[in-house]
Amino acid sequence: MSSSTVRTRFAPSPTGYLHVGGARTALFNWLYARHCGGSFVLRIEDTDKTRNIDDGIEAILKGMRWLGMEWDEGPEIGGDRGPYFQSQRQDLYDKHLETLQSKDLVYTEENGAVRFKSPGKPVVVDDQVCGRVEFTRDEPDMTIRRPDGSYIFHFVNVTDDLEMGITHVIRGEDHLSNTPKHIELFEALGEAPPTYAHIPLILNPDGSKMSKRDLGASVTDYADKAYLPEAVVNYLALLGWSPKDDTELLPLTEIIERFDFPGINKSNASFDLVKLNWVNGQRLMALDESTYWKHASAAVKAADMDISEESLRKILPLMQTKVSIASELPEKIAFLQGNHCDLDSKALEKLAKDAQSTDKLEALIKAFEDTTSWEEVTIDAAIEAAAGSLEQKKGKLMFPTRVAASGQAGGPDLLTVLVLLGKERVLLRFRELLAQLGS
RNA sequence: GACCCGUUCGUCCAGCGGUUAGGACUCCGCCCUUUCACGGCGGCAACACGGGUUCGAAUCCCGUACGGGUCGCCA
Repeated sequence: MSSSTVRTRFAPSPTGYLHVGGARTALFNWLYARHCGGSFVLRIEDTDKTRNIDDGIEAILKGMRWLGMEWDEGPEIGGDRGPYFQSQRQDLYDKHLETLQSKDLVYTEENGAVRFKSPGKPVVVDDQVCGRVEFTRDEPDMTIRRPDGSYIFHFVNVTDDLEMGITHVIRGEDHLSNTPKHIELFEALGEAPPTYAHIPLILNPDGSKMSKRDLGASVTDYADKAYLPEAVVNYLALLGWSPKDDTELLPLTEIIERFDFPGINKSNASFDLVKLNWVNGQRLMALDESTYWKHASAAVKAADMDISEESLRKILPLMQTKVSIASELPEKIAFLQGNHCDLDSKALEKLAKDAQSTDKLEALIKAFEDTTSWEEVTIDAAIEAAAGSLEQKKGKLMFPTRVAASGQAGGPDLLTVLVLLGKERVLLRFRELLAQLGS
């Protein structure tokens, strides 16, 4: 069994932050390894020193860990097929180059660059996603080593996959056309190539290829914006893979259990932030009380707000079904701070359209002034009384009350809000709104 | 330009010869709710085009168009 154990890898180059395309590729490799009970290897392809950035490696490791994709072998973990940085594997590359030299399969140019002699025969790629694809080989011989002695991607990639015992190469479809080269190299080295699976690419909403600089491209951004990693993973898994029934919200264990090549489709997909937000909202709602509190309070603390712990304990739980990302929280509960609150322009507009708005606000003010205590029941009774004095249904007063108290058209339970605000602040805000409507 | 891959609602997926072409997001309506959400119900909306094959094609074949990719001493 050990000889057939699945080994997959993710091999990013540290040229920027981990982006969603790379994360999705990593995820598919990780999922497949976990699905099969195999190993997932992380290898850093840092052969091009000019393109590496200082904290590129750190950003990748951090992003991977945030998403929950722990690697079995690789940086900071080790393993017996290391080192896991290409910059430290020069000896291995030299060794394999010697193999090719001994077989007379390479030649050196005047400037010292080394090229591989392509057999020139058609190569068939039997891809797990794309099916059988045949390529004729009439391209120029590929360079595998630069004049300065450093090696080129195709060669190191193949050498490493071979040395690391990678059994399944799952990568972006942009590599499909490179695969014949890789297969030629494997064969030249006397080894059988791994199984390939080329997965569709992730595109921008406008159909262009998503790259590092595009909106929503950096995994770090999602971490910073307090997305739930499991939601991002869930969404990413669904981009190009389907469990085939109509399930969309899947726990990670189920994704692992059901993930397999037949479920991967062939066409590119555009990244839809709105749907990611929905997935996040669904998972946020599904969180148990204490886990939700952890995320919600962290998001609020990060915003450095002037709201008491006691108030947060009351208001935050009410917000669980009202935001899709925890980072939306600070803005939504900002009205609890200070005496005044900003008025949402649309809410104000809607209020201004109702000719009775001022009457309603005046009646409410009077009813609130008459209250002897400020609790949910008494406030509720006051609103009821105001409604009665206007011969209106209580429901008709809720919107004006909400806008006056919070400045917003929607939000958490109104009575809770009014209690938290306190009678003084509520009356102050009602009078302010009344004055504004009058002008 | 050559070669390769792809093409089902605006978007993500289902469909793998016979379906009123299904689900999800978004948007709109209704219900629930004292309000706001959640939830429920309903609606709008798609098989790129042209030829075949077949009794029958979204499904198979061939072309065209469009999109993407590769052809680096980038990875």
